[in-house]
Amino acid sequence: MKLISPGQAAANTNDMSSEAGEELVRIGEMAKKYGVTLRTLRFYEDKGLLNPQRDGSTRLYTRRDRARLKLILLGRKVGFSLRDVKQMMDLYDPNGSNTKQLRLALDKSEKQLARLQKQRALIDDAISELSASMSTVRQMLIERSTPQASVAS
Amino acid sequence: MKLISPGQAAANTNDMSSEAGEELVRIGEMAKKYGVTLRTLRFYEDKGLLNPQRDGSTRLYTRRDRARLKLILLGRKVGFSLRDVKQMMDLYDPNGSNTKQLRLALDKSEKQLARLQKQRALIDDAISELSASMSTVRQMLIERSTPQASVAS
DNA sequence: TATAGAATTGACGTAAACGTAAATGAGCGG
DNA sequence: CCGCTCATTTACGTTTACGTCAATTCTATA
Repeated sequence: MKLISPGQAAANTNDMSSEAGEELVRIGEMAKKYGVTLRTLRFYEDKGLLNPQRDGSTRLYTRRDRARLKLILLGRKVGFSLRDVKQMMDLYDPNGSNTKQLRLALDKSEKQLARLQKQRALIDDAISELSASMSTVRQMLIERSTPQASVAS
Repeated sequence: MKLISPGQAAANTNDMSSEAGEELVRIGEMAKKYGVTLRTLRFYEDKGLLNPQRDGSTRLYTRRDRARLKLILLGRKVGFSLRDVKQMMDLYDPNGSNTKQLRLALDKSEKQLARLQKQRALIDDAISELSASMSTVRQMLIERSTPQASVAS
């Protein structure tokens, strides 16, 4: 039942390329390659974002899976939820023009961009307020002669 | 033992300002005044951030509680956790110089400021990447809509 | 073949800040 | 005295992205 016959398996941890052009990778390598944990990969699978083949119960990731993982990580980096990423990836059709997928991605991207800009504005705001109150606190520490000071809003 | 005598309490829902100088406020007014929900106020109390008086089971908020709530909301705005806010407020001593409180606040503020700046950098990064991939997607959409031949326009 | 090291599934935990539901009570107008 | 509304308490649910065991099987190598 195994794709790799016991006698053929020569290398120890790195059993690279039983057949030419396949490049099947197990979960440990996959994790190291992309800087995620095993748990994360299983989690993504559980959420329907990845679909590695199985050799028995062992997950084997193809380059398709690697491409998907790259997309997932990019999506996460720019702040998409896994749900969004899945929704966009589920629209992928290797035999079509993928216009719908691209449109959806663009639409979500525009909204996400807006969110990010809003967030940045909030953070800038917070930085200002925090800096201001820090100045106040510093002042209060300097003027320890006058006890009571009120907090302005 | 009630601060507001039963005879004084006239209006049903809106019992505004019965006596001068006291300004005891119930949870509903408090919530409206500061734009939070009833649940939030009870939650803060549960976490030890607020300690309103009780008239029976009814919460009555003094201006001290209002000052504390203002601080909480400011803290949240600049990104402190409720735990941090509590820790800082718990150090408040009306009869002391509060040097320790101020030092702690300043310390936490510096760290929070660093976090905020790091966050802003991440967001800027995300915005760049997102913008880039949006350009790519737009290009792909253009190429799909123009059948093969034409290139520049 | 024994055994160490991978990998598997499943269940439970975490953080933050509440939301929501259920059951109960208390006061007031009519 | 009935119902209405507001309030309270308690407990469980939500969201997101995993972390952390635990028990167990699988695999590879000496």
